[in-house]
Formats: sequence, C-alpha cells, structure tokens
Amino acid sequence: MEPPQTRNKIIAHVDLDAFFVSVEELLNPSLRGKPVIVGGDPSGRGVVSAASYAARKFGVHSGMPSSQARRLCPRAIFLRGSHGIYSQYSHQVMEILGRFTPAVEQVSVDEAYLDLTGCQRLHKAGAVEIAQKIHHAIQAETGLPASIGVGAGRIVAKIAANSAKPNGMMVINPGREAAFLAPLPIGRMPGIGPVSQREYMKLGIRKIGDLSQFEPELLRQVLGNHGAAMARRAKGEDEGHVEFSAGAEGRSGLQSVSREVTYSTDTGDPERIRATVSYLSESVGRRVRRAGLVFDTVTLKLRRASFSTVTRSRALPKAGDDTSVIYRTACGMLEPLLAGSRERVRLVGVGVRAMEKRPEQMDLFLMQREARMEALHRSMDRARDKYGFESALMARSILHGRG
DNA sequence: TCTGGGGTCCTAGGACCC
DNA sequence: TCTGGGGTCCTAGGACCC
Repeated sequence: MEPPQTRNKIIAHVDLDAFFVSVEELLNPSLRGKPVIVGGDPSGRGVVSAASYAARKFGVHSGMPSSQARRLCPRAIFLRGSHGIYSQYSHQVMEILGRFTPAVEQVSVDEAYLDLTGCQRLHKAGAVEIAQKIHHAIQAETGLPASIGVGAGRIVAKIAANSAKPNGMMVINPGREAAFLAPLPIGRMPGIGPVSQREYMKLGIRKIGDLSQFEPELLRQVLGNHGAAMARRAKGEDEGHVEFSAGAEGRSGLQSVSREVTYSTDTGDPERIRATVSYLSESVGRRVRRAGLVFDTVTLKLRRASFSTVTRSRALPKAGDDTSVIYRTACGMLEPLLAGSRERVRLVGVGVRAMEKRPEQMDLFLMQREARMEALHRSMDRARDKYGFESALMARSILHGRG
C-alpha cells in the first residue's frame, strides 16, 4: 500500500529570511538592525512586501497596508524595493542549491525544495551535514540569511524551516513527523489560511495534532477534499515529490498570465478605464508572445470602491496570441459592467488562461488575416525590448497614464 | 484606516450531449 | 407527460501562497 520510495525520502526546504529586506541590508549595511520595510508607499495604497525583524516587533508583517505599518512603527524606513536586484540574488542562491543536487524545485524568488535522497553517498556526508553545507554556502557566497528544514516530506520540511527562522536549521528525523507537528496550531499548516482556520476551530480542531486524530474520509464529508488532504498531512503522510525546475524562465507549465492595477484614487471615468484595459491588454499580450504561448480565454476583473470584486471571462473560438483579441474581448465584457453600476472603480485587471505552446505554424487563414496586426505588435515588442514597455503603446492606451 | 500584484487550485451550477 | 444520469465545457467566485 505504502509507496516504498516515500519512506526514506529526504526533502529539504530552503527559505531566505526577510529576503527583500536582507538584500537591502547588503546594499546598505547601515540599515542593519533597524526597522526596515520594503513595500508600497505608506501614504498611498501600497502593502508591505517584507519587514525586517526589528519592524516585526511592532506587529508589522507582509501583506499589511503600508499606511497601517507606518502607524504601528512610525520610525520605520520604507523602501520601494529593487526587484531586478532581488532576482539576481535569487538566481545566485538557486545556482548554489543546484550544486548540491539536480533535484531543485524553485517555488518562489526566495524558496526552494531539494530532494537530498541519495545525495549522502555523492557528498560523503549525512543529510544534516549537507544541509549545513548549503546553509554555509548561501551565507558565505551571498551574505544572505536563510533557514533550512529537513524531513521526509515537503510539508514537514517547510514547517521545520519556518520553525528554524531566522537563520537556522531544523531536522525532523524519520518517524518523528507526527510528534513534531502535533503541538503546532493548525494555522501553521500550509494550505490552512484564516478562513478555513475558523472552520477547523468550529470542529474543535486547534492544533495539527487534533487534525491528525480525524479519519481523512470523515473530514472529507465535512470539509471536502481539502479537509481530507489536510488530515493526511497532519499525520505526516505527505508526498515527498520534488519537481525538477527547468531553466531560469521556469517551466512553461504556466497556466495564466495577468496584469492588474489599482488606481491611486478611485475613478468613475469610463474613458480612463478603457484606456487602462488597453494598456493591460498590451502588457499581457507581450508577455504571452515573449513566452511563445497562446491563450484561449480572456478574463476581465474590476474591483469597485467598496472593494467588491467581479470577474468576467470569455472562452475564445480559437487560441491565439494577439493583443487586439485580448483588448476587444475585455472591452466587450467591460461595457455591461460599467453600464450596470455607477460605483467608482478601484482596480482593473486583464488576464488570459489555458496556455499552450504556440504551434509551429498557426492556421494559415488566420495568419494572413491577422498578419498585419501581429507584425505591428511584434515590432512594438521589439521597441519595448530596447526602450522599455512604455515606449510603444497603442494610442488608446496613452490615456491610462494621464491624471 | 483600510486592504498590491502575480499566481495556483478548487467548487459549483448550468448548458449541452450521448 | 413528469422526475434518468454521467461526462465535459464554460463561467463566477473564493481560498490560499509568496
């Protein structure tokens, strides 16, 4: 019943501590030890992307509105962030991880899973020593603090890494998974957020150990498949599968591409909203073409002043990668929404879905008919590669930037 | 005093088809 | 002339993650 290879997997989870802030401290050492917050403008509508541990002492955490963070910690140093530089450091760390095992699965800029099973022989060291070497290499070569968790599965490794923060390491020996997890509050389980946490609380489930007492099938009846999966995780039964990452561009298992913007103040101007849709359509189209993909569904998203959010999506008769299709489809969905409500608009988003590799030769008829538009968009893409995205915009997008 | 932006996955109802 | 029923696609919304 039990898959034989699951038993003695060794999975490591590597997580960079307060990543954006740590990079800023490398660039400017005088920031060390101070309350530093990387994120949006505290006098605008931004949120916190990363907070130093000194700032966290004031209750600041990522995702919090920057304005609130400033009230909690008025002396905090707010930085907008240098995302290009973060990417460089991220690549450097991933390159280091790749020297220890080819089985590296990058899950975000600052996190990766490693499958260390069978690496002991290669490195003539135990899993613990290998993890220590990784920790040391990251510190020595980049100066960045990282935390590492090691265990028989992904979940255990991830929670162990979180428990080891900051700049620590925790190893959960085989067979000790359930005992390690049991005393932790259920909110520590990846996949259980604030909403489902309340559902579990109603059932008297407060700790991961409480969750592990439930038969997965019983929990399925009450909380669906998600509940059953969480119950299995709580018992420490967890697939130790690590997916190999492709190159730096990531594997193209990309499911969707989207862009959205929040206005600095809500707008009721339909012309401005249409211009934003045009701008976002161009940006999405460009990224799709750059990735060599096609889409078959377009989605429009509006968030109103009251923060209520609506989405509309439309399947296309044929997959493609044309910006004007995104724009026309999105506008077709926009108009009824604008007509149906007088409430001002806070956010506009445009996205596409169901990505596949662009076929070698697209349908001939389609190509002839749309060749001109495509050629136009591709030459605009080239201009943008040279001079930046804003350098080439359709006239209808220009208004987006105004006011 | 409010609540970013980029994603993933899941659910659920209705249409449509066999 | 009653209420089958399963599979798949489409659409809307929501939870969650970093």
